[in-house]
Amino acid sequence: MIALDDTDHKLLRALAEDADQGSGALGRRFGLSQPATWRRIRRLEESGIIAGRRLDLDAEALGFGVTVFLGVKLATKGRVSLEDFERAVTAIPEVQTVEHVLGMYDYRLRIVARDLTDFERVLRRRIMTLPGAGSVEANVLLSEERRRGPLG
Amino acid sequence: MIALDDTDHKLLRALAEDADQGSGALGRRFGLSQPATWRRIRRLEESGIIAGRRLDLDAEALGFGVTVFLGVKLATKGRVSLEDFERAVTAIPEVQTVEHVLGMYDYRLRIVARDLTDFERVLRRRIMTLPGAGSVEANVLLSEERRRGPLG
DNA sequence: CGTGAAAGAAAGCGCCA
DNA sequence: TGGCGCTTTCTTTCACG
Repeated sequence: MIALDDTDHKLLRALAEDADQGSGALGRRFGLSQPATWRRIRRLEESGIIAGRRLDLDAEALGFGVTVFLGVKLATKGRVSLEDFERAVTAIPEVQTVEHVLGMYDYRLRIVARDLTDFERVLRRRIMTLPGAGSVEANVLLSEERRRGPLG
Repeated sequence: MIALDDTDHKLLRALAEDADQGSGALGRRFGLSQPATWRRIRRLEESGIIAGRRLDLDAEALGFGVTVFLGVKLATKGRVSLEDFERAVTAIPEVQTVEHVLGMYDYRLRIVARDLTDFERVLRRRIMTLPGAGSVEANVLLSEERRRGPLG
């Protein structure tokens, strides 16, 4: 693990909100020159702390008005069934994230659909037919706020 | 809503995996010139489909080895209590995302902590004391795979 | 949509306080 | 570490076919 000082945390927090900022403009806000800022960011990337940059897509603008979280409990657990389930669930295009968790459920899925009718189709034809899928519990997303982690 | 052709979807999928690619290198992969690619991306940004770019941070590399999902059921529901809860929960630094959902829970929280001991501290001193928080259910993250949505 | 070209910003170097 | 200056490369943004 690498040692981060206060300035690194400030840069991380600023970049977490908007990764489009250039190192020049970014550094100016904290009294750093462009090369110095760039060196710090590069160090954060090389150390793996910054794993990459991802698009922030607006699902609604793409026509996917419904986001549902599914908690899935497997009927039969074992290494083989875990791998089978993961392989099958990853192949469903509507599934955005697959989280293997410990607790009341075995997996938590984030799923997008055009509307609730479309979601029912996904649920009945894709999810319920998954190998090993037992009970399923759904939560429909109303609103979401993403925040920076405790990176300071 | 804007009309997207096949090429737009290809660009979105490629950018969703790695938003660091420049329009030059990106366009070459699909037989587009650099200005043409740049024009398309700009159109996607202006239409709001691309809402921005975010850092992909490695929580483990930052010393946060534990990620927990909490399903929270409010004891008293009402517009006032919802706003009180949201304001209070947003102020907790360990809380990364706050999702207002419909279903078995009222809110789903994504929380990071240094280890399970640290998580217990957050749970007891931060979460359980939230205004209106009723029952709470936790799932510890084992592994996670993020995928591109059904953007094609 | 493409090419070509020009302006600007960023990446990536060395050197010094 | 940080800052400065430099060169190379990429992106941005024209005009035009």
